[in-house]
Amino acid sequence: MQNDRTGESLLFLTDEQLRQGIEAMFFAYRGFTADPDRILEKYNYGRAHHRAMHFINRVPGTNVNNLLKILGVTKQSLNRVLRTLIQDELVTLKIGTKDRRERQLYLTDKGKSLEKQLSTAQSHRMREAYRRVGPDAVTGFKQVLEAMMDPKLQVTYKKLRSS
Amino acid sequence: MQNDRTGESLLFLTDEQLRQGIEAMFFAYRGFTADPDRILEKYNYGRAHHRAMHFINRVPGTNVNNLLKILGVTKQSLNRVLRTLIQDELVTLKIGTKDRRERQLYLTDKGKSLEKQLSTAQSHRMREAYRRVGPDAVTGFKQVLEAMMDPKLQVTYKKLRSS
DNA sequence: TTGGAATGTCAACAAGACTGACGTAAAATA
DNA sequence: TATTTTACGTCAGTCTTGTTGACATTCCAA
Repeated sequence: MQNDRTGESLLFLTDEQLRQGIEAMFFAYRGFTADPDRILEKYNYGRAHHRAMHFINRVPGTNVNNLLKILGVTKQSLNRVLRTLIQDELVTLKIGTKDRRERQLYLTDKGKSLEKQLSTAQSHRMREAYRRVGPDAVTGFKQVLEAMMDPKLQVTYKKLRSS
Repeated sequence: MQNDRTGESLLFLTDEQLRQGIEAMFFAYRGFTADPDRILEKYNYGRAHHRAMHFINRVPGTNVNNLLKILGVTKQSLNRVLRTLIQDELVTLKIGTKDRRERQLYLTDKGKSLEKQLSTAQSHRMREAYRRVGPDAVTGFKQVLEAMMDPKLQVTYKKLRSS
């Protein structure tokens, strides 16, 4: 309601600005997932499979517990996805060397190939967006996203960056 | 692989930069929905209810078809959500005056109250993120998100901005 | 007056999340 | 060494939210 123009620092924090940000996130996330979704459909996989493959590719040899923390789902939910990925030979397990209870997860060549296909499609849209808006906007984009994460996930995100 | 440093404009478009953006979107979206989700749970509603209420509040009197275009779901899916919202007296229908087949959707006072609660929670996190990173980053954030949308949704998004 | 558009509704189904319970193997610890 | 804890898998059941397909109603417009 009130448009408080007492200071520059408050000027952009109107309800309208916040609402726009909310709607931008909603519409952009649809675009963000649209391209991989189309590919996944052809193979009868879903977003859950994509996410698992993405992070197994990102952290090869990760154990199940670590992947669960990253994905934020239950082990039953992840297990269903992993089972099909292992059956279809996109993912392989290796018994942990130090701790033999652990399963280390890896993408097979077949898995790497599909993951590449998916990430290429997803990156393509992001690359185009980045190119159109320029480097400074991209910096801002990442800063806001990082600030919006739950603290624990922010730590996870940063760990992935530096690995 | 190749780190092409021939021009400033290409410097930031590495695979690593793109991957970071993808992961940032993934983790940030979790934060984005976390707070409203907690509130919705108490009322036994889901994200679908939130989205419907958000846009009915945003475009009071919208008809179902328009809402379907914004939300990008089937009428059957939306109908299920609308039915419960109407039963629970959070949303009311009004027969269209010009075209009596159309149902115009409005939030009741009760609906407005819950919507306010949800948007306050969601805005709070966004406000904090905005505050931490500053206005320039916010501008970049919105620019990238807008550039990532499907063209049709970009139009929808812009229409909402100017309404 | 008839075709098509807008809407609602029923049924069936699937993905993907959840909880709870239970089992097994291995590691850690008392 | 015996017990407890951890890591993982699995079975069963439930919920939300999405899907298709079929069909009825209402009613605008040609």
